[in-house]
Amino acid sequence: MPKGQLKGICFHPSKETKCVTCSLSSLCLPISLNFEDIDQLDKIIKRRQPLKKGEHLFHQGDRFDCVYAVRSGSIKNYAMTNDGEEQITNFHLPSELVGLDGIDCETYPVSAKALETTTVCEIPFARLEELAKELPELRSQVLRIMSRELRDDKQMMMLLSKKNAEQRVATFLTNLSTRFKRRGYSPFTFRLPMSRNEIGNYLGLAVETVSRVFTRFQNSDLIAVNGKEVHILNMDDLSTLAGLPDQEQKVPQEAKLASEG
Amino acid sequence: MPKGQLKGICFHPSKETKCVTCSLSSLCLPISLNFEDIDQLDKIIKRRQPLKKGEHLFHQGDRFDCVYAVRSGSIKNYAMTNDGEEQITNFHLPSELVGLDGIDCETYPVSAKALETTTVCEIPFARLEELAKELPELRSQVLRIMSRELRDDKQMMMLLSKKNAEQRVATFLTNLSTRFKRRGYSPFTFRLPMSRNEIGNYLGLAVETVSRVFTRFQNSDLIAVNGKEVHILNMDDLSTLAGLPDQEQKVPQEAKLASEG
DNA sequence: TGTTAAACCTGATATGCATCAAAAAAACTT
DNA sequence: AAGTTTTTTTGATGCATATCAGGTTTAACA
Repeated sequence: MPKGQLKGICFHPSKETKCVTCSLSSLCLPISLNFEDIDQLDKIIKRRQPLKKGEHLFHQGDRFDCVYAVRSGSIKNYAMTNDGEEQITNFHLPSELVGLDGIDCETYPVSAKALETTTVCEIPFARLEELAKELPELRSQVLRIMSRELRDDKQMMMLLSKKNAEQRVATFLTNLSTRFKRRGYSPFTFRLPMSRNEIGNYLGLAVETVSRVFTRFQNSDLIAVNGKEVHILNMDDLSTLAGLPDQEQKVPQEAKLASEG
Repeated sequence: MPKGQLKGICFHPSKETKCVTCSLSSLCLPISLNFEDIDQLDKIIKRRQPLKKGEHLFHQGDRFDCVYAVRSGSIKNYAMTNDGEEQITNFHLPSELVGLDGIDCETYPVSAKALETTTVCEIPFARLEELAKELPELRSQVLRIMSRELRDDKQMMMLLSKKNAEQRVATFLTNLSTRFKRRGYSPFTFRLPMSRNEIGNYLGLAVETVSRVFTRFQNSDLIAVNGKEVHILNMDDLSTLAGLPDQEQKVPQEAKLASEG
């Protein structure tokens, strides 16, 4: 058993977590790797001290050298527009990779900031590429993850160019719900890690509009909101509003693995 | 010389083009590959019959098996929204790769259609992955291309969520201009391969709005338009309107190669 | 624990762009 | 070349959402 290979670092509980024992491994980079391969991946990963709310993982313009997997908490990506305004480009939940859009850059094209207390796994990109030489499965997993992000981005573009305020917020909520569910949390009851302001910024809406839509959804018994606590009361109608067909398609790599295994 | 290896297919002139002799190779997949490696890549690539305007390269839902490099002409990617409306997610010019967002799917998530007579290089993805085992440079080039597309998508998201109609059209025009320039065409005079309708669809605007902005730009001597022919008369002001800093950053892989070579 | 700041909500007003309508121009068709 | 369709342009109107302004609640922090 791989855990037997650990030597004398058990007095640092936060440091001893390994990919093999991580509950997120089936969603994260190690998908479809065997035990030995995961172990190799493990060796290049550093577990960093938790980030406190508001702390940066990296700043736009910092030298690119690592990608990060969120272990707990959440991260927002944002850039500064020419007129000094913040523009949020992504929210990242546990198991998701941060920093992939900097791969062909000298520097990170966006900043990454913790929305709450957050722990991440740091993956030096040069070493990941090294390791990918040996591990074809790791290689395709990186491609798959990036491809998925490309598809998510196109979905976001559709949201921004075709959907109205209610559809945007509904899409946002059902999307979060799906992601929480896949991570083992309730899809019906969760806490928003971001402010209304950040939701609006991300969805291309004014804060006031987000707030109003929340109220309207609450009045029509789609959801119950208390601050950042959200209960989804009528998932069907919310999904319909969001435009389900675009929303959450089958997760291909998981489906594939299941049918092939 | 690689060309000597050809056997009896010289009576199909369009088939004999190879990556080594292709003028686009410095922008396309072969970047940073040496001659022998390019030759290997070449062997897995099929040159297809030209597509006529309106013909499909693939349809949303078709089995994913190839990515394509545009050789001449142009391609649009589009998906159908839940209410049956078309949503254009991308335009592709020569040297650009089409289909990367299907890598982790069984099927293509969007359709690809020729905007004009268009030739493409067909790259079976399974064979590309095979070859990538041997060629680290090819591997990182695929990653770089995908990473760049991720960044472009984030830019598009910013455009859609923060820019007004004039800024969107200005961004669109300067972006096209830059891409034409890099391909050896004039950055100031070019022919739009897409209709006003398609521009509007892509930019999240009504056709009428696109038309009006074109007229306004013409009245303020930023551009001169005649149907699909565009002349950029005042690139500085147009770029300023577009929000230059976001617009076109340095091209990292080219800069890197130059400084390392 | 009290004080201050930040986040959130609600209403009133303004506006940029969509929509509707229709003419003009361009692009196909035969 | 004449007729037909499609694309583009222009004008008039309406609406969804931004913006402005105020009050309220929640969180931060000393």
